[in-house]
Amino acid sequence: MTQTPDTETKILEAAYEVFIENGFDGTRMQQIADKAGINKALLHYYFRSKQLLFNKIFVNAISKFIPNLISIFMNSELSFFDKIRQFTYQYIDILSKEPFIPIFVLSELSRNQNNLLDNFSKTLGQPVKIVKETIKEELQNEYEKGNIIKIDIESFMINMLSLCIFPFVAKPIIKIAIFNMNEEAYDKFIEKRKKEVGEFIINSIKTK
Amino acid sequence: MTQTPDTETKILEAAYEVFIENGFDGTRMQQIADKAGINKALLHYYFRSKQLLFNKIFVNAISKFIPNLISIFMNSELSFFDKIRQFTYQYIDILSKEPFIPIFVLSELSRNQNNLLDNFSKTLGQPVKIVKETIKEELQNEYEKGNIIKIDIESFMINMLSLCIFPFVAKPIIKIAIFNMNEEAYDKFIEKRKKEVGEFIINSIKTK
DNA sequence: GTCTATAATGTGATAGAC
DNA sequence: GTCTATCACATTATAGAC
Repeated sequence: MTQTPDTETKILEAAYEVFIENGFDGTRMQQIADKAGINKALLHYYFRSKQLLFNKIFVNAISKFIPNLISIFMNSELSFFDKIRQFTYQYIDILSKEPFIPIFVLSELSRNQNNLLDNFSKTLGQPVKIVKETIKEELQNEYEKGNIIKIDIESFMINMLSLCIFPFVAKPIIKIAIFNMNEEAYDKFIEKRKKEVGEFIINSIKTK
Repeated sequence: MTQTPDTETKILEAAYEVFIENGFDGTRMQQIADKAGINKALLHYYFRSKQLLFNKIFVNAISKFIPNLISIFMNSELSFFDKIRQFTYQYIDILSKEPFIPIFVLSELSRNQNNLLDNFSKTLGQPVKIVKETIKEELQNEYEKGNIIKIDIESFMINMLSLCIFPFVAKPIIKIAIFNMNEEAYDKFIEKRKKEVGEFIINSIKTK
Protein backbone atom coordinates (compact mmCIF):
# COMPACT_ATOMS: atom_id res chain seq x y z
CA MET A 1 0.00 0.00 0.00
CA THR A 2 2.45 2.61 1.20
CA GLN A 3 5.19 2.62 -1.37
CA THR A 4 8.35 4.66 -1.07
CA PRO A 5 7.65 8.18 -2.31
CA ASP A 6 9.71 9.51 -5.19
CA THR A 7 12.65 11.80 -4.58
CA GLU A 8 10.85 15.03 -5.30
CA THR A 9 8.17 14.19 -2.76
CA LYS A 10 10.73 13.16 -0.17
CA ILE A 11 12.48 16.49 -0.61
CA LEU A 12 9.28 18.49 -0.33
CA GLU A 13 8.24 16.66 2.82
CA ALA A 14 11.63 17.14 4.42
CA ALA A 15 11.84 20.78 3.37
CA TYR A 16 8.38 21.43 4.76
CA GLU A 17 9.35 20.16 8.18
CA VAL A 18 12.72 21.89 8.35
CA PHE A 19 11.57 25.26 7.00
CA ILE A 20 8.56 25.40 9.28
CA GLU A 21 10.63 24.59 12.33
CA ASN A 22 13.54 26.90 11.57
CA GLY A 23 12.35 29.52 9.10
CA PHE A 24 14.14 30.47 5.90
CA ASP A 25 17.21 32.01 7.52
CA GLY A 26 17.50 29.28 10.13
CA THR A 27 17.33 26.43 7.64
CA ARG A 28 20.39 24.72 6.12
CA MET A 29 20.11 22.84 2.84
CA GLN A 30 22.16 20.09 4.51
CA GLN A 31 19.42 19.58 7.12
CA ILE A 32 16.85 19.09 4.40
CA ALA A 33 19.11 16.69 2.51
CA ASP A 34 19.73 14.66 5.67
CA LYS A 35 16.06 14.46 6.54
CA ALA A 36 15.19 13.44 2.98
CA GLY A 37 17.96 10.85 2.98
CA ILE A 38 19.75 12.28 -0.04
CA ASN A 39 22.63 14.69 -0.68
CA LYS A 40 22.67 18.42 -1.17
CA ALA A 41 23.37 18.30 -4.89
CA LEU A 42 20.05 16.62 -5.52
CA LEU A 43 18.19 19.44 -3.84
CA HIS A 44 19.60 21.84 -6.38
CA TYR A 45 18.98 19.42 -9.20
CA TYR A 46 15.27 19.38 -8.36
CA PHE A 47 14.68 22.94 -7.21
CA ARG A 48 17.63 25.05 -8.40
CA SER A 49 17.97 27.15 -5.24
CA LYS A 50 17.05 27.40 -1.58
CA GLN A 51 14.77 30.32 -2.36
CA LEU A 52 12.78 28.45 -5.01
CA LEU A 53 12.38 25.43 -2.77
CA PHE A 54 11.25 27.69 0.03
CA ASN A 55 8.69 29.40 -2.17
CA LYS A 56 7.09 26.06 -2.98
CA ILE A 57 6.84 25.27 0.72
CA PHE A 58 5.51 28.70 1.57
CA VAL A 59 2.65 28.58 -0.90
CA ASN A 60 1.67 25.26 0.58
CA ALA A 61 1.86 26.68 4.12
CA ILE A 62 -0.37 29.61 3.20
CA SER A 63 -3.07 27.30 1.94
CA LYS A 64 -3.05 25.62 5.34
CA PHE A 65 -2.99 28.95 7.14
CA ILE A 66 -6.09 30.17 5.34
CA PRO A 67 -7.84 26.91 4.57
CA ASN A 68 -10.97 26.59 2.54
CA LEU A 69 -13.51 27.57 5.15
CA ILE A 70 -15.08 30.18 2.95
CA SER A 71 -17.91 27.80 2.11
CA ILE A 72 -19.16 28.06 5.68
CA PHE A 73 -19.98 31.72 5.32
CA MET A 74 -21.52 31.07 1.90
CA ASN A 75 -23.80 28.34 3.18
CA SER A 76 -27.22 29.97 3.31
CA GLU A 77 -28.70 27.05 5.22
CA LEU A 78 -26.98 28.21 8.38
CA SER A 79 -27.92 31.07 10.67
CA PHE A 80 -25.28 33.78 11.02
CA PHE A 81 -24.50 32.72 14.56
CA ASP A 82 -24.10 29.12 13.46
CA LYS A 83 -21.72 30.23 10.74
CA ILE A 84 -19.59 31.88 13.40
CA ARG A 85 -19.72 28.73 15.53
CA GLN A 86 -18.77 26.46 12.65
CA PHE A 87 -16.03 28.67 11.28
CA THR A 88 -14.24 29.14 14.61
CA TYR A 89 -14.64 25.48 15.54
CA GLN A 90 -13.28 24.15 12.29
CA TYR A 91 -10.53 26.73 11.93
CA ILE A 92 -9.13 26.06 15.39
CA ASP A 93 -9.47 22.35 14.70
CA ILE A 94 -7.44 22.61 11.52
CA LEU A 95 -4.76 24.78 13.08
CA SER A 96 -4.44 22.42 16.02
CA LYS A 97 -3.28 19.73 13.60
CA GLU A 98 -0.48 21.96 12.31
CA PRO A 99 0.13 24.36 15.15
CA PHE A 100 3.36 25.84 13.81
CA ILE A 101 1.90 27.06 10.55
CA PRO A 102 0.67 30.41 11.90
CA ILE A 103 3.93 31.58 13.45
CA PHE A 104 5.86 30.35 10.42
CA VAL A 105 3.72 32.19 7.89
CA LEU A 106 3.42 35.38 9.91
CA SER A 107 7.07 35.54 10.80
CA GLU A 108 8.22 35.01 7.20
CA LEU A 109 5.72 37.57 5.95
CA SER A 110 6.94 40.15 8.44
CA ARG A 111 10.51 39.81 7.15
CA ASN A 112 9.02 40.81 3.84
CA GLN A 113 11.88 39.50 1.80
CA ASN A 114 11.12 38.93 -1.81
CA ASN A 115 7.55 38.77 -2.90
CA LEU A 116 5.93 36.49 -0.37
CA LEU A 117 3.08 38.91 0.07
CA ASP A 118 2.46 38.99 -3.64
CA ASN A 119 2.15 35.22 -3.56
CA PHE A 120 -0.27 35.61 -0.73
CA SER A 121 -2.45 38.14 -2.46
CA LYS A 122 -2.38 36.20 -5.70
CA THR A 123 -3.50 32.98 -4.06
CA LEU A 124 -6.05 34.35 -1.66
CA GLY A 125 -6.91 37.89 -2.63
CA GLN A 126 -10.03 37.04 -4.57
CA PRO A 127 -11.59 34.44 -2.24
CA VAL A 128 -10.90 36.68 0.77
CA LYS A 129 -12.60 39.57 -0.97
CA ILE A 130 -15.70 37.49 -1.58
CA VAL A 131 -15.98 36.31 2.03
CA LYS A 132 -15.46 39.85 3.18
CA GLU A 133 -18.36 41.09 1.08
CA THR A 134 -20.56 38.22 2.16
CA ILE A 135 -19.95 38.76 5.86
CA LYS A 136 -20.37 42.50 5.44
CA GLU A 137 -23.85 42.03 4.04
CA GLU A 138 -24.71 39.57 6.75
CA LEU A 139 -23.56 41.95 9.49
CA GLN A 140 -25.75 44.62 7.95
CA ASN A 141 -28.76 42.27 7.74
CA GLU A 142 -28.46 41.09 11.32
CA TYR A 143 -28.06 44.66 12.49
CA GLU A 144 -31.20 45.75 10.67
CA LYS A 145 -33.10 42.84 12.15
CA GLY A 146 -31.96 44.04 15.57
CA ASN A 147 -30.03 40.86 16.32
CA ILE A 148 -26.59 42.37 16.69
CA ILE A 149 -24.96 45.69 17.45
CA LYS A 150 -23.26 47.74 14.75
CA ILE A 151 -19.76 46.54 13.99
CA ASP A 152 -17.34 47.11 11.12
CA ILE A 153 -16.43 44.21 8.89
CA GLU A 154 -12.75 44.92 9.60
CA SER A 155 -13.15 44.75 13.37
CA PHE A 156 -15.34 41.69 13.20
CA MET A 157 -13.00 39.69 11.00
CA ILE A 158 -9.83 40.64 12.83
CA ASN A 159 -11.41 39.87 16.19
CA MET A 160 -12.48 36.46 14.96
CA LEU A 161 -9.10 35.69 13.43
CA SER A 162 -7.24 36.99 16.50
CA LEU A 163 -9.14 34.69 18.82
CA CYS A 164 -8.60 31.67 16.56
CA ILE A 165 -4.98 32.17 15.57
CA PHE A 166 -3.21 33.95 18.42
CA PRO A 167 -3.17 31.02 20.87
CA PHE A 168 -1.05 29.11 18.35
CA VAL A 169 1.28 32.01 17.61
CA ALA A 170 1.89 32.51 21.31
CA LYS A 171 1.98 28.85 22.28
CA PRO A 172 5.38 28.92 24.05
CA ILE A 173 4.45 31.93 26.17
CA ILE A 174 1.04 30.61 27.04
CA LYS A 175 2.39 27.21 28.01
CA ILE A 176 5.40 28.19 30.03
CA ALA A 177 5.38 31.79 31.10
CA ILE A 178 1.73 32.50 31.66
CA PHE A 179 0.00 29.34 32.76
CA ASN A 180 2.74 26.82 33.40
CA MET A 181 0.90 24.19 31.36
CA ASN A 182 2.31 20.94 30.09
CA GLU A 183 1.56 19.77 26.55
CA GLU A 184 -1.56 17.91 27.63
CA ALA A 185 -3.02 20.89 29.46
CA TYR A 186 -2.32 23.10 26.46
CA ASP A 187 -4.09 20.64 24.16
CA LYS A 188 -7.10 20.65 26.46
CA PHE A 189 -7.07 24.42 26.47
CA ILE A 190 -7.16 24.49 22.68
CA GLU A 191 -9.83 21.80 22.58
CA LYS A 192 -12.01 23.91 24.87
CA ARG A 193 -11.54 26.97 22.69
CA LYS A 194 -13.04 25.24 19.69
CA LYS A 195 -16.48 25.63 21.25
CA GLU A 196 -15.79 28.66 23.38
CA VAL A 197 -14.52 31.21 20.85
CA GLY A 198 -17.70 31.18 18.80
CA GLU A 199 -19.85 31.85 21.85
CA PHE A 200 -17.49 34.57 22.98
CA ILE A 201 -17.83 36.38 19.66
CA ILE A 202 -21.60 35.93 19.51
CA ASN A 203 -21.99 37.30 23.03
CA SER A 204 -19.93 40.31 22.14
CA ILE A 205 -22.11 41.36 19.22
CA LYS A 206 -25.55 40.08 20.25
CA THR A 207 -28.05 42.72 21.28
CA LYS A 208 -29.11 42.45 24.90
CA MET B 1 21.66 68.66 25.16
CA THR B 2 21.88 65.61 22.94
CA GLN B 3 25.47 64.46 23.20
CA THR B 4 26.95 61.59 21.22
CA PRO B 5 26.20 58.35 23.03
CA ASP B 6 29.10 56.13 24.04
CA THR B 7 30.08 53.13 21.95
CA GLU B 8 28.26 50.54 24.02
CA THR B 9 25.01 52.47 23.73
CA LYS B 10 25.49 52.97 20.00
CA ILE B 11 25.98 49.23 19.58
CA LEU B 12 22.91 48.37 21.64
CA GLU B 13 20.74 50.79 19.72
CA ALA B 14 21.95 49.51 16.37
CA ALA B 15 21.63 45.87 17.43
CA TYR B 16 18.11 46.49 18.65
CA GLU B 17 17.00 47.80 15.29
CA VAL B 18 18.72 45.17 13.20
CA PHE B 19 17.74 42.18 15.32
CA ILE B 20 14.11 43.24 15.53
CA GLU B 21 13.89 43.75 11.81
CA ASN B 22 15.70 40.58 10.78
CA GLY B 23 15.63 38.16 13.69
CA PHE B 24 18.64 36.33 15.08
CA ASP B 25 19.30 34.15 12.05
CA GLY B 26 18.67 36.94 9.58
CA THR B 27 21.03 39.39 11.25
CA ARG B 28 24.68 39.89 10.28
CA MET B 29 27.16 41.34 12.74
CA GLN B 30 28.39 43.52 9.86
CA GLN B 31 24.95 45.17 9.59
CA ILE B 32 25.04 46.08 13.26
CA ALA B 33 28.58 47.42 12.98
CA ASP B 34 27.63 49.53 9.97
CA LYS B 35 24.55 50.95 11.64
CA ALA B 36 26.53 51.74 14.79
CA GLY B 37 29.29 53.35 12.72
CA ILE B 38 32.05 51.07 14.02
CA ASN B 39 33.75 47.85 12.93
CA LYS B 40 32.90 44.25 13.66
CA ALA B 41 35.79 43.67 16.03
CA LEU B 42 34.41 46.21 18.47
CA LEU B 43 31.14 44.31 18.70
CA HIS B 44 33.01 41.30 19.98
CA TYR B 45 35.13 43.44 22.25
CA TYR B 46 31.99 44.71 23.98
CA PHE B 47 29.72 41.67 23.87
CA ARG B 48 31.92 38.63 23.10
CA SER B 49 29.48 36.94 20.73
CA LYS B 50 26.42 37.43 18.57
CA GLN B 51 24.39 35.27 20.94
CA LEU B 52 25.27 37.32 24.02
CA LEU B 53 24.50 40.57 22.25
CA PHE B 54 21.21 39.14 21.09
CA ASN B 55 20.28 38.03 24.59
CA LYS B 56 20.72 41.58 25.88
CA ILE B 57 18.42 42.85 23.14
CA PHE B 58 15.87 40.13 23.71
CA VAL B 59 15.45 40.84 27.42
CA ASN B 60 14.83 44.45 26.53
CA ALA B 61 12.28 43.46 23.89
CA ILE B 62 10.39 41.27 26.33
CA SER B 63 9.98 44.14 28.75
CA LYS B 64 8.36 46.11 25.95
CA PHE B 65 6.23 43.17 24.92
CA ILE B 66 4.81 42.76 28.40
CA PRO B 67 5.06 46.27 29.75
CA ASN B 68 4.22 47.32 33.24
CA LEU B 69 0.45 47.47 33.00
CA ILE B 70 -0.05 45.24 35.96
CA SER B 71 -0.80 48.22 38.14
CA ILE B 72 -4.02 48.78 36.24
CA PHE B 73 -5.49 45.54 37.48
CA MET B 74 -4.21 46.24 40.98
CA ASN B 75 -5.81 49.67 41.13
CA SER B 76 -8.81 49.17 43.38
CA GLU B 77 -10.19 52.60 42.54
CA LEU B 78 -11.35 51.35 39.17
CA SER B 79 -14.33 49.18 38.37
CA PHE B 80 -13.52 45.85 36.73
CA PHE B 81 -14.89 47.03 33.42
CA ASP B 82 -12.79 50.19 33.59
CA LYS B 83 -9.72 48.09 34.26
CA ILE B 84 -10.42 46.19 31.07
CA ARG B 85 -10.91 49.45 29.19
CA GLN B 86 -7.71 50.99 30.50
CA PHE B 87 -5.57 47.90 30.05
CA THR B 88 -6.57 47.30 26.45
CA TYR B 89 -6.32 50.98 25.56
CA GLN B 90 -2.88 51.45 27.02
CA TYR B 91 -1.50 48.14 25.84
CA ILE B 92 -2.51 48.73 22.24
CA ASP B 93 -1.17 52.27 22.54
CA ILE B 94 2.23 51.03 23.71
CA LEU B 95 2.45 48.34 21.05
CA SER B 96 1.53 50.81 18.35
CA LYS B 97 4.71 52.71 19.16
CA GLU B 98 6.85 49.61 18.60
CA PRO B 99 4.72 47.49 16.32
CA PHE B 100 7.41 44.94 15.44
CA ILE B 101 8.09 43.85 19.02
CA PRO B 102 5.32 41.23 19.13
CA ILE B 103 6.28 39.30 15.99
CA PHE B 104 9.94 39.52 16.93
CA VAL B 105 9.49 38.14 20.44
CA LEU B 106 7.02 35.45 19.45
CA SER B 107 8.97 34.29 16.46
CA GLU B 108 12.24 34.01 18.39
CA LEU B 109 10.50 32.21 21.24
CA SER B 110 8.98 29.71 18.86
CA ARG B 111 12.41 28.79 17.50
CA ASN B 112 13.17 27.92 21.09
CA GLN B 113 16.91 28.04 20.69
CA ASN B 114 18.84 28.36 23.89
CA ASN B 115 17.05 29.50 26.96
CA LEU B 116 15.00 32.44 25.80
CA LEU B 117 11.97 31.08 27.54
CA ASP B 118 13.86 30.79 30.80
CA ASN B 119 14.73 34.44 30.50
CA PHE B 120 11.11 35.14 29.92
CA SER B 121 9.88 33.21 32.94
CA LYS B 122 12.59 34.66 35.13
CA THR B 123 11.75 38.23 34.23
CA LEU B 124 7.99 37.99 34.18
CA GLY B 125 6.92 34.79 35.88
CA GLN B 126 6.21 36.34 39.26
CA PRO B 127 4.41 39.54 38.17
CA VAL B 128 2.31 37.57 35.69
CA LYS B 129 1.33 35.14 38.42
CA ILE B 130 0.16 37.99 40.62
CA VAL B 131 -1.98 39.61 37.95
CA LYS B 132 -3.43 36.24 37.12
CA GLU B 133 -4.51 35.69 40.73
CA THR B 134 -5.88 39.22 40.98
CA ILE B 135 -7.97 38.93 37.83
CA LYS B 136 -9.14 35.49 38.84
CA GLU B 137 -10.57 36.83 42.09
CA GLU B 138 -12.15 39.72 40.28
CA LEU B 139 -13.81 37.44 37.73
CA GLN B 140 -15.20 35.41 40.61
CA ASN B 141 -16.48 38.52 42.42
CA GLU B 142 -18.17 39.95 39.35
CA TYR B 143 -19.72 36.59 38.62
CA GLU B 144 -21.14 36.31 42.13
CA LYS B 145 -22.51 39.81 41.88
CA GLY B 146 -24.28 38.71 38.70
CA ASN B 147 -22.43 41.21 36.52
CA ILE B 148 -20.67 38.78 34.23
CA ILE B 149 -21.03 35.23 32.98
CA LYS B 150 -18.74 32.48 34.19
CA ILE B 151 -15.38 32.45 32.41
CA ASP B 152 -12.02 30.85 33.12
CA ILE B 153 -9.08 33.06 33.90
CA GLU B 154 -7.13 31.35 31.09
CA SER B 155 -9.78 32.05 28.47
CA PHE B 156 -10.29 35.59 29.64
CA MET B 157 -6.61 36.52 29.61
CA ILE B 158 -5.84 34.87 26.30
CA ASN B 159 -8.86 36.47 24.65
CA MET B 160 -7.79 39.87 25.87
CA LEU B 161 -4.18 39.40 24.80
CA SER B 162 -5.22 37.96 21.43
CA LEU B 163 -7.34 40.98 20.61
CA CYS B 164 -4.59 43.40 21.64
CA ILE B 165 -1.55 41.71 20.14
CA PHE B 166 -2.67 39.82 17.05
CA PRO B 167 -3.31 42.84 14.82
CA PHE B 168 0.39 43.71 15.16
CA VAL B 169 1.61 40.19 14.57
CA ALA B 170 -0.48 39.95 11.43
CA LYS B 171 0.10 43.47 10.20
CA PRO B 172 1.34 42.59 6.69
CA ILE B 173 -1.58 40.26 6.02
CA ILE B 174 -4.15 42.66 7.38
CA LYS B 175 -2.77 45.56 5.40
CA ILE B 176 -2.23 43.96 2.05
CA ALA B 177 -4.04 40.70 1.66
CA ILE B 178 -7.20 41.21 3.64
CA PHE B 179 -8.14 44.84 3.55
CA ASN B 180 -5.85 46.46 1.02
CA MET B 181 -5.03 49.27 3.43
CA ASN B 182 -2.23 51.77 3.14
CA GLU B 183 -0.15 52.70 6.18
CA GLU B 184 -2.47 55.53 7.14
CA ALA B 185 -5.57 53.36 7.02
CA TYR B 186 -3.84 50.73 9.10
CA ASP B 187 -2.90 53.31 11.73
CA LYS B 188 -6.48 54.49 11.88
CA PHE B 189 -7.62 50.93 12.27
CA ILE B 190 -5.29 50.45 15.25
CA GLU B 191 -6.30 53.80 16.72
CA LYS B 192 -9.94 52.73 16.59
CA ARG B 193 -9.15 49.44 18.30
CA LYS B 194 -7.77 51.20 21.36
CA LYS B 195 -11.32 52.05 22.41
CA GLU B 196 -13.11 49.21 20.70
CA VAL B 197 -11.39 46.15 22.09
CA GLY B 198 -12.32 46.90 25.70
CA GLU B 199 -15.99 47.27 24.81
CA PHE B 200 -15.86 44.11 22.75
CA ILE B 201 -14.55 42.12 25.70
CA ILE B 202 -16.98 43.68 28.16
CA ASN B 203 -19.92 42.91 25.88
CA SER B 204 -18.82 39.32 25.59
CA ILE B 205 -18.81 38.65 29.34
CA LYS B 206 -21.51 41.03 30.58
CA THR B 207 -24.77 39.41 31.71
CA LYS B 208 -27.73 40.42 29.61
C1' DG C 1 39.31 51.41 22.95
C1' DT C 2 39.58 51.07 18.19
C1' DC C 3 41.35 49.57 14.09
C1' DT C 4 43.09 46.21 10.05
C1' DA C 5 43.98 41.73 8.79
C1' DT C 6 43.03 37.12 8.93
C1' DA C 7 41.86 32.70 10.81
C1' DA C 8 38.39 29.02 10.96
C1' DT C 9 34.45 27.41 9.61
C1' DG C 10 29.90 27.19 7.35
C1' DT C 11 27.01 27.35 3.32
C1' DG C 12 24.71 27.70 -1.26
C1' DA C 13 25.67 26.19 -5.52
C1' DT C 14 28.05 23.72 -9.43
C1' DA C 15 31.15 20.36 -12.13
C1' DG C 16 31.63 16.06 -13.62
C1' DA C 17 31.87 10.90 -13.01
C1' DC C 18 28.76 7.07 -12.97
C1' DG D 1 18.95 10.71 -11.46
C1' DT D 2 22.30 10.37 -8.06
C1' DC D 3 26.61 10.74 -6.21
C1' DT D 4 31.45 12.86 -4.60
C1' DA D 5 34.32 16.61 -4.71
C1' DT D 6 34.93 21.23 -4.77
C1' DC D 7 34.33 26.19 -5.74
C1' DA D 8 33.32 30.72 -4.21
C1' DC D 9 31.96 33.37 -0.93
C1' DA D 10 29.91 34.78 3.60
C1' DT D 11 30.30 35.01 8.45
C1' DT D 12 31.64 34.70 13.31
C1' DA D 13 35.38 35.40 15.90
C1' DT D 14 40.21 36.48 17.16
C1' DA D 15 45.18 38.32 16.87
C1' DG D 16 47.84 42.00 17.14
C1' DA D 17 49.24 46.86 15.87
C1' DC D 18 48.28 51.50 17.33
